Amino acid sequence: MPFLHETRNKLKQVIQKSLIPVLEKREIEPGPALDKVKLEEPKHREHGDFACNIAMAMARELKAAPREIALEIIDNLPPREAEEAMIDRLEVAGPGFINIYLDKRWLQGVLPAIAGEKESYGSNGKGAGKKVQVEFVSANPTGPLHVGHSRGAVVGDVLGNVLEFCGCDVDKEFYINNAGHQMELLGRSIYLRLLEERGEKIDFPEDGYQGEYIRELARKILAKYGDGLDLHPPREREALCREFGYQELLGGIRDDLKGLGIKFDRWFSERSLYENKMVEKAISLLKRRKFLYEEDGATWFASSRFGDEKDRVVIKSDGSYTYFAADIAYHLDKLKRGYDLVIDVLGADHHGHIARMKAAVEAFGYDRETLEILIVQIVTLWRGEEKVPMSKRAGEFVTMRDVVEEVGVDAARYFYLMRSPESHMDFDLELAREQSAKNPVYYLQYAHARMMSLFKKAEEREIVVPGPGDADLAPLGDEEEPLLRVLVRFPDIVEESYDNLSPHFLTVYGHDLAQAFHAFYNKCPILTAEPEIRQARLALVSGTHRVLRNLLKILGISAPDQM
RNA sequence: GCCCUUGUAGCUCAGUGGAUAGAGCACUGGACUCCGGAUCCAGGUGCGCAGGUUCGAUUCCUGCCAAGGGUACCA
Repeated sequence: MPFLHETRNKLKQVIQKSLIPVLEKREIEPGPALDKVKLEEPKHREHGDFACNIAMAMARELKAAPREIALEIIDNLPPREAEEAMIDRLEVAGPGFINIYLDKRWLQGVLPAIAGEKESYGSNGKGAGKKVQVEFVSANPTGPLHVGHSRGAVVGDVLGNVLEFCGCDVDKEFYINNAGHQMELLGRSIYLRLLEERGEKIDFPEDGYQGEYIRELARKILAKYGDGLDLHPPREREALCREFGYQELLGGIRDDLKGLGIKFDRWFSERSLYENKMVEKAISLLKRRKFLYEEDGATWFASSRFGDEKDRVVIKSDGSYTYFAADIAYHLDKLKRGYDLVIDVLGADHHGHIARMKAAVEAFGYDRETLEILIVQIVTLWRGEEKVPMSKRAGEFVTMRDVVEEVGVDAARYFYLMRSPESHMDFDLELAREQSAKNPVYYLQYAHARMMSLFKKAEEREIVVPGPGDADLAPLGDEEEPLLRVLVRFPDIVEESYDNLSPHFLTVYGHDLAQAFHAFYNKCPILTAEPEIRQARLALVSGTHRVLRNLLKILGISAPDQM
């Protein structure tokens, strides 16, 4: 278990032990009170390395002033344990906090800890033995991915990385919506544009796909088949256009995602659900379990029995399945594959799916908590002061590829990861382009390049660069302290991301880490310092380097040697 | 109407019960004969409104106001 946990546990025990006599004196059962002992890290450095609020939490029950209780606790401190936990001193402060100050050797201990854990420093055992599936993007293959897909894509990808880093066995999966009405519409749209290209007058449907890419696909088909298309019966021509367009667009989607640094373990086809009768089977399973009924010629799933606000149609009155029916089958398949946790990353426009999908999970007899649906809020696109309209149907949209080309993969990923998933986010294209040199991601990467440059210079001067645990750290003083404190926090940040399924804690932390390093770098000469202090500082840089690399790897952002 | 999410500095956003609420951008002034100036240091007005729970609320609960999204036998 990481350094920080160990320290916290030790301190907790010390406080608990000191609390017992206070409770006994007043004849209070210690059990529940001891459980309330928690240690936090104060925001302000002057408030110690750790702080405990137990005196305030117990004030009412003990019928005493918090500060008095705190003083009593401090008086009871067992000397040997305190020594062992490296406690330097304790103070009662503010309304009744017990502030704990540790010996500086404790803080320096983070470097050997990093040396010991290496590329797994920051990880925790929480995911060990857990199988997790993360489904994200899952766009219709009816057009290129637009900028709105990017956010969910990056969040889903990094979420998977975080889970993996913490020991989970993760499958990243893309669900291809390649069946149904939207695909028919795609085929028809392409075919009509094709006719138009050949000079025919057409009546383009209002709900058809409008983008220029549809015409391009039509031209490609013409180039490939020419008049040979007419050898097919009219009905088949649309299908042919549909399949051609589908393959092309799906290929483009794969490429675009690759361009954003995203690789899926599995591409799951909606059609396969029909081909393998999985939709039929899933629906009949619901039927056997008596969760279906017929009304108005349609078949309904009684999802309201599991908390959904209304029941949902699974088979339309024309006999065809709804999209929801296929999605039910897909999720049943996921459940059967034995995942401990199934995560869907969806856009805010799909939030209505949460209740109905969880209802399905429960109807199949699984714990509804097995499915976690993460809603990523909408991105509003701007060009300076002007809002960019986003309509896939109208064909007016900025693609994911455009964004990556304009700002670069690293910046694009970092940008999407900076905000919490539930925040409504503004994305200003002009700003993203203009600021590419000052984009916050460069701040982190520059820190990395600087470290690499230091190591290189050291080599040139025949200075041995110690690993984080390979130097005498005693020379480190107040100037190095803030950086050490940031290194200590990393495992907590990872855990926070893991627990909340929110990658953004990591980018916020990354900024803090880079900031602490840059400040240290400006304040402390390293290679030009006296050998003893030089080696200690190099060990600190080694440790910082390790943490930064671990972080960037999770984020899927490159760590350049030079910029 | 109902449901979900969000209202924090001029702007974009962190802060999921603690002490003095933070960062970036923008603005102003400083810092290297030296390891990379894509850096560092300094400068500040703010938790939408009203109640409630709590020793203690920006954080949890309720109501109101505002913004975005959803509310199909579309996907």
